[in-house]
Amino acid sequence: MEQSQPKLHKSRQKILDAAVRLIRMKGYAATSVDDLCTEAGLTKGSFFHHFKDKEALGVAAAQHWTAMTAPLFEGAPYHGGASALERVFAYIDFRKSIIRGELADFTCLAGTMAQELHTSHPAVARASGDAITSHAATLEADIQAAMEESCKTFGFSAESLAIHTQAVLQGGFILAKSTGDLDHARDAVDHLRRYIELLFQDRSVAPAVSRVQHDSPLADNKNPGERT
Amino acid sequence: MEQSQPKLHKSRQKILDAAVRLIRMKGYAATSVDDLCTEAGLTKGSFFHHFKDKEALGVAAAQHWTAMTAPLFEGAPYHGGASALERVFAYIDFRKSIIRGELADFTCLAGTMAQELHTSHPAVARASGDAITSHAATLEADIQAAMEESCKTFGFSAESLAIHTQAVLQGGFILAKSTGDLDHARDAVDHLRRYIELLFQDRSVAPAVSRVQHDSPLADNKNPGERT
DNA sequence: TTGACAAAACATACCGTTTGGTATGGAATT
DNA sequence: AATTCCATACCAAACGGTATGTTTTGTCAA
Repeated sequence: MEQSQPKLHKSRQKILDAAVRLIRMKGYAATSVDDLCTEAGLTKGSFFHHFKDKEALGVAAAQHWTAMTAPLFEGAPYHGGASALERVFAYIDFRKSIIRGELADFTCLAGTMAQELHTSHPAVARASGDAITSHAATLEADIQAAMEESCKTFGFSAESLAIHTQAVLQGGFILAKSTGDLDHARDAVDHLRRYIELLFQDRSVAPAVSRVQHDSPLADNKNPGERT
Repeated sequence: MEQSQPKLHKSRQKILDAAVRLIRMKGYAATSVDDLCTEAGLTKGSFFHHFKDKEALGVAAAQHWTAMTAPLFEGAPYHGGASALERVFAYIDFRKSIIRGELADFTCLAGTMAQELHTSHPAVARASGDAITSHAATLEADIQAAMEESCKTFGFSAESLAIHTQAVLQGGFILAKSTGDLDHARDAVDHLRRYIELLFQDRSVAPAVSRVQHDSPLADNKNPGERT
């Protein structure tokens, strides 16, 4: 019942993939079990064989979400930064670079489900929260290291800033969804980047002169070739 | 076009109030028309007398949301700031101060509906986007004034920063909903405040090179380089 | 042969919507 | 002023569709 991952049968996997796609696009309630089965090329009999009910699918989808995004970010080409701070910026630039195309292709399943289901299906919301938190945790080490490297004192923890990056992304997604303008999400990421630049800027030494240039991968914004 | 606002019948108002309360709490799909009628003390007949269908209620609820939040913020005690920047900070502090109690009491109806309905009910999402945008616009004047008072150059517009405040708030709400921890929303506001503090006290954002003499507006798109 | 899985039809409940009807109040008519 | 008329506001009940979840039967592989 709880140990869902030991065997990842193909059908179950297909249902989960369908769930990620459709729920990201239409939301949880608007995605019917029939929709999922059609998308997965299966029938309801098999759906309810693999999942006790729709809520269980929601929980499993949140877990599947972390399972499928973790490799995406681990394999992303932003871990090559020399300093920890550069890796943090590379993460942010990467997050910005993938904001394009369809909303469902870059928005966050966990944020979507948490918002919609936090009252009606707390279990799904909790699983979604875990997904967000665990993803933020992958950033925390670099942020922590960057804070130590900078020899400054900060009024917040590395965890807090890591989580904040996710908050800004989630907020950007909502703006993009509500206006249809992807630039709103990109702007949010830009502000986030600027915030972190300012946080780590050494005010005693010459400000902004040398470092703005060397660590600005944004220069490639003209042709976003950062992601395959 | 819309004869909705001239007469605000008591029943219609009660349905809208019920909608704001219930949708903020449970989401749009999880709030049935029956729920709304029970909450408002009416029957479905009367509901569909006032609203063509449930989607029309969603649109009206978004508009009602702006109508009921505008006075809240206009009447809030944060407009007394001497400088424009102080008024911006007062707004942020106010936003943080109301994060308490039940989630449904401080989260944003517009963000909730936009996220859930951007695909299935675009009209509702658009109305929600308008609500967010128009609220952000009430900040824009103060931000604009603060930017001018500061005699600095910024790599973004006042509008962009105003909208960003809403993005951070929306993101904070999602984190609070997904974890159940209101402090996550408060932390997001803290980071936002710190960002604005840094923006207005550090002289680092502008490239500081030689774009001082010819202040052609075209030049300002050079340094941030965002906005693909 | 057994047991995991798939397909299809089925059962039930609920949801949005419609229909038909009632009460009220003001305008129009007398 | 009294009566008729009608639009508005509201209510009660039922309808049609659809969603979730079940059951039944079939299949394939170990």
